[in-house]
Amino acid sequence: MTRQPRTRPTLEEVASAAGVGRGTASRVINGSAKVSDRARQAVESAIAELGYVPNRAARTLVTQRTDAVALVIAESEERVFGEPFFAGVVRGVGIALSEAGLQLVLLLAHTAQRHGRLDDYLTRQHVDGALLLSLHDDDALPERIRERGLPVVLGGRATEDQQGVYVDVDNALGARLAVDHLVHRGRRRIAAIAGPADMVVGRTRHDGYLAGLRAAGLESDDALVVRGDFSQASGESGMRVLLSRRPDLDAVFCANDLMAAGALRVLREAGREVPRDVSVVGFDDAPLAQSTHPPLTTVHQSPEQMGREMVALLLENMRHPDEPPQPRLLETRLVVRESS
Amino acid sequence: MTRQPRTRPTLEEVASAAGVGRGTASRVINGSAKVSDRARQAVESAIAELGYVPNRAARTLVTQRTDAVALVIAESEERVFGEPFFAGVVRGVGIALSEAGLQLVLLLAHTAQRHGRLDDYLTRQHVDGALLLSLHDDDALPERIRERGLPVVLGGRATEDQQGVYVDVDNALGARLAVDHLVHRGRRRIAAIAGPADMVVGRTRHDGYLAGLRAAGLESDDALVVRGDFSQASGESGMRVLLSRRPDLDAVFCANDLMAAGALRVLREAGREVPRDVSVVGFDDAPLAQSTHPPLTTVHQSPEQMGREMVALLLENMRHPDEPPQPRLLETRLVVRESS
DNA sequence: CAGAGTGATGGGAGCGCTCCCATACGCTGT
DNA sequence: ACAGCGTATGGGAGCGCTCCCATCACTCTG
Repeated sequence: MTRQPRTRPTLEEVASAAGVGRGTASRVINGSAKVSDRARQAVESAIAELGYVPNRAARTLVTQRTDAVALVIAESEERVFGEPFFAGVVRGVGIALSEAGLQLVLLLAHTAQRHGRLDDYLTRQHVDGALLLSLHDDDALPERIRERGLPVVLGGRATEDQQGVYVDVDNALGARLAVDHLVHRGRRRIAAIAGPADMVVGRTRHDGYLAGLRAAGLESDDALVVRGDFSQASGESGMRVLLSRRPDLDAVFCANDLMAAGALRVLREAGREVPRDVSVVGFDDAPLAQSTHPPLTTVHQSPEQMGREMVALLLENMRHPDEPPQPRLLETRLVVRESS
Repeated sequence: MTRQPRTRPTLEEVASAAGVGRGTASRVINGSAKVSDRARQAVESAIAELGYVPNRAARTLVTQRTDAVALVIAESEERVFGEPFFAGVVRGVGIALSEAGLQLVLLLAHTAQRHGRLDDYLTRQHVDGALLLSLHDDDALPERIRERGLPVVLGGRATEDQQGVYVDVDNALGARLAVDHLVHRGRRRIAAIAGPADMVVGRTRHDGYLAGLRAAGLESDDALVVRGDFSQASGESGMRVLLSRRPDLDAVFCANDLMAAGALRVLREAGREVPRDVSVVGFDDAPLAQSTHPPLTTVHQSPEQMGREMVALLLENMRHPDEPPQPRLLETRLVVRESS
């Protein structure tokens, strides 16, 4: 191990050490073009010997590429770091990018002020593309970024009629699976603790629930539906409301696992046995679904896969900027545990 | 708003639009040196008009600075995203860096493979400095990075006799505060659910506990001490062990809030009333400390402040590479709620 | 009024790389 | 043996910026 010299070797030095020209050395490093075996080997051993590492700034300056991609999560640190979903996506994105030799830059931007900086950052030719996660209905960010000519892929649609490139979970179908399962279990009075009406996930999962009822020939009943905000507390209070309105309910579909956990707790307190008296199904297959009492039947989605797919679409879009790739809807599947 | 031209304006263009030379324009942008008011204003309005943004790659190429700093968290995505502590640090770091005009690059590196990439990344002149968080005892990463001449600041010491620049919470003193408080409340048989013995936080908090007992003239008793792994489950099982060994205990100091939450739960199940029969104190002042039953008395630390301090030390170290700044120990304070 | 200083200014040099063109080299075919 | 072609090769140009030096226009002093 030679001590690193204070100044890193340059391409020029590598080339002369290998007895070739700068051009040839560059060709070897970039793998491309025709280079004789002799030259290639000479350059490669010179690189190894000198411990040469290309200067990224110099390369970026001429190629106009940065080999970095931003993952923007439009939430506060608290939410991002509290939600296992994000962990999965980040991991998926991280893995896929590193396979492609790209660098991940993670940006959290919730406040408006940060949003400004963000715009700036994304424009300043720091990244070759952007992945956006958890946008809110009214967010014009993707539009602005796209205008500046930067490829963008969204994770989760911001609106139903989303244009642009996105990856989303097939929430409607997932919810449908859950309801079908409950019907199959012989349940007839299937309640729902839905998500917020101003979020697409909330709406599409609810649509799936309604579709499931319809398919089974069951009537939907407003008394059987409450809305929560995806928090455990809202699941608890929602469940209490449902029990008071319709004590005869025999199943509950919850738009996420956290609310389902709350529902389970209230049901237990109310003396209803799960699943004997009431079946409960959640959505997400979050880690906590395995540690509820009883373990929760839930619709599985894979945030990690979402991350990977987002990267795949982004890469495609970066390669062919003119023909943006088709959006992807990810499959879900039902994981049956003991709550149904 | 003029439509962005396909190619961004260069300094040269700004200069000629302002009727000055390239050098003067550069001086204005970098705020430095003597520039006449007339020139400054001309350049500034040209910048505004053309929507000029400096090309970072070009600047980096010549200055050898990147204006970016890496925050390396040596944990899996799951742990990072499950621990509110990290959220706080990330926020603190983010705020402090953005105030300094530096870019934050967040790197998660737990696997060895990723570690290799990381080395590579940090060496490749991508960042001007590195902040390392949550290192494990045997990690040689800081050493390797420092060797390559990159300023490094650690968050939390990896070993007691840590050399180098670090910011840490004064865990020993914090634990001491907790025990003093319990003593003050008249408690005499003060148990401890300690953290893992192979982590510095675990050890130093335990040292503080022992020091507190000593100061109060109480004997330490191994039967009053169990070790957990900072998880809620380990707090529960630890509490059960303690109750079986020493049913007469009248207080428990837990090395973090999560274990304290577990202890509270077990105590309730065992019919002990908190704080009448047993006082409980945690450590961290995590959000959950406010929602336990009863709300948890705990030692407050500020991850956000830790993040800020880390940045401050790094900046100092970057400015004066020869005289590394003194490590910082952050204060803690006791937050008294209803569990004691 | 000349000489010395002071401060703003313009622009050359060069950071390390990729791109590309001109060149040299090695073949083949006649 | 030589034209003709294809292919590996060397190196100039230039990416956009900062650094620095020479220059110029003034002002101040003796």
